[in-house]
Amino acid sequence: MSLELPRNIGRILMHSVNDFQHRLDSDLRRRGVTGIRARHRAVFLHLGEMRPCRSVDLAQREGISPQSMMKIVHELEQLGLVQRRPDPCDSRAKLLDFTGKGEALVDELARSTARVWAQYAELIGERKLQQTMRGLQYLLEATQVNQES
Amino acid sequence: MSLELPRNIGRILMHSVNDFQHRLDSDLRRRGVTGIRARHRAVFLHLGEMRPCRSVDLAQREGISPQSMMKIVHELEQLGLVQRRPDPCDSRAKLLDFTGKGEALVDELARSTARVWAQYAELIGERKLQQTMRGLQYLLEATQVNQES
DNA sequence: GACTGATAATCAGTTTATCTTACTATTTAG
DNA sequence: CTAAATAGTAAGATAAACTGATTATCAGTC
Repeated sequence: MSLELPRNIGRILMHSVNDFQHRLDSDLRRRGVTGIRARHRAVFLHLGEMRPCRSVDLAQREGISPQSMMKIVHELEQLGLVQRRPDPCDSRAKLLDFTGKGEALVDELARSTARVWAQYAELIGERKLQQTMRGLQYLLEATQVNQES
Repeated sequence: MSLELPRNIGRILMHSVNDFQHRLDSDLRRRGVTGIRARHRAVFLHLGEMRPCRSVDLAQREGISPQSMMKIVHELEQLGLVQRRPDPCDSRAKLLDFTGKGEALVDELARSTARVWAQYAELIGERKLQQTMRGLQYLLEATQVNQES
């Protein structure tokens, strides 16, 4: 059992994220939230922590190219979820922030995520779920520290 | 700290799988293994457990459409890693299996995965890594049992 | 034994997500 | 003040998935 774990780490990780996204999608669809995709959600979470910020900053945090991020941001703007205004400190830049509608969606996403968490907790127990996710978070922090150097 | 965990589960999962794939890619590239992408690797792992089997079976296991799987299998065939032969029991079907070159790559992938595992073990310790991955595996098994019903 | 519905492979077209390259405006450093 | 770096943007390429339609075959029913 323990010997097989290293061999399957890739599949375990990939299927975990797939299952989570599928559950979150289902929950949001049931609540009538449409037109928003997995990539938008990730950007939303980050913008919530960094706002107001520039497109490039978000791209760097997400680990994708500025051009890809711009496309996502543009879509979010067209959906009326995100606003852009000129940065007073740098006339090249534009600062991103939520609109009122965007903030409402952030709350909606948080509630959906909490419900998926609850589904998982029911399957394996709150304690085990927390332990597992904390382990992943710890691993992730460790990799990021090493990458920055 | 514990209150933030449910809110970030999506990001934690997504960045974990990204980091893993990136490390595996780097390791394989260093070993001179090219032309093979993340999706091929997942198919390889499954085929190793199910061979010989049909394209549809793989698609179902991976949770993707038969058409998508067919495309991947076709690529693997052109790379000389996978063979197809008619199924004697069903003339609609074709059975998939590794070629000798394919089997060699399976071993190469296993060694690369083991090295990434070792990197992670160095970052957070073998014990914690095992505990975390076992937790994810347990969660995944629980979700699959519930989906089959 | 012919008819009907399901299944396997395949073809064609589309969407999504990412990248690279290139260009303009602006800021910053020497 | 010029040169390099940076922010946003545009255009086009590639990869990975999807939906829908087509053909061949199978399996069950009348």
